[in-house]
Amino acid sequence: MENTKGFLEHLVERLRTQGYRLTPQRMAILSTIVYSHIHPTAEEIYQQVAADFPMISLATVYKTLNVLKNLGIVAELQMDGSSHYDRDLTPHPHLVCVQCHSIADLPPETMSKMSQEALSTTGFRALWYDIKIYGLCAQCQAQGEETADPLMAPCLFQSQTI
Amino acid sequence: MENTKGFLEHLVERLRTQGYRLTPQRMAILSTIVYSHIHPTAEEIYQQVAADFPMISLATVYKTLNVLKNLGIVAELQMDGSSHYDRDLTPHPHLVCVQCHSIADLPPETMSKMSQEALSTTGFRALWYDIKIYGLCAQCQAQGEETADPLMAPCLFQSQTI
DNA sequence: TTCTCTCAAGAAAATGATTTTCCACAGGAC
DNA sequence: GTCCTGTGGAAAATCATTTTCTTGAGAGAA
Repeated sequence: MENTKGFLEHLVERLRTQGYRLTPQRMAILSTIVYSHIHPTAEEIYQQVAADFPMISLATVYKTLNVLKNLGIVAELQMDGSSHYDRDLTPHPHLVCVQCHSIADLPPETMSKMSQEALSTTGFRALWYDIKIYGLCAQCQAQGEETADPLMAPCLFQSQTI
Repeated sequence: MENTKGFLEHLVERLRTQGYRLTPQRMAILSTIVYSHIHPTAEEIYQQVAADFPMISLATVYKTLNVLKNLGIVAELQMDGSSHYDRDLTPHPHLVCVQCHSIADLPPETMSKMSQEALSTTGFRALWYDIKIYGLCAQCQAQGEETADPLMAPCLFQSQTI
């Protein structure tokens, strides 16, 4: 990541200029997201922040995440039933490993060609997108595929390699 | 749609050969999905089926949808918090209108070029995908955009045209 | 036909992620 | 210091979905 420190300070400044108070809890939540590379869930953020603030409530995490989301400071990424949070607001595709559940990013340019070509005939005006590509990451392929997550079995059932 | 009648019979046959009983409720749920063009939710399917079976329970709808999903007869499509059901199992992108909430399909070919190019360098082995493009459908653009759904505002806030 | 045996439907309770409510408190404005 | 609004935390509420439990219906065996 680029200069994460400066980036964090910039986000903090945005919070303040929008009239929000800068509490220790909010700082902790924001920096957890900014320094994380795993697109954490609310629960994961809560666990991490609770290491420093044992009294923090999950409700506070959710409230703060909604503030950050509505200010356009973090992006929400919905994955089968629960939300993950992404510090990167630029729309970009995600690669989701069905075995280790890792979520990787793909560069945003990947999408632009397709969207222009594909949408030109539909009359649809695209504003943003949500792309998830499910499969096996390089590591999990290397380890062999015999142990695919049974939770993902229903999804795999209906899939063919694309 | 092609010959929907024959298609429905084919699905019914698959249910039977897998050892599932063919109850009136299941027939009604399956045909609701097959004849629908709106990618209905469980609740919408329930409402529709309840017109013929006033005693049906929402739990029955959910149980049946899980059976159909696990047999690979219908596909589940997750949209901000709730599931929609699609009779078309071939992975294909969806166009979601942020104003009228309609969900349209894009042909599957749209994706293939991109996936090959984009993934070739990552080592990721794609199995299937989930693509949603959010924006305004042709009708809503024609009606003017002043009345964008306030519920979608948080999303719009962080978007730029892609 | 009658007796099982299993599957399915329906009602109600349970679940899990998220949101709301309510109250006490803390920081800034006056 | 006093007021005022924003905030954190606990607990209750919500919403979609799943599970549990009980009853009944259908298929097959005797």
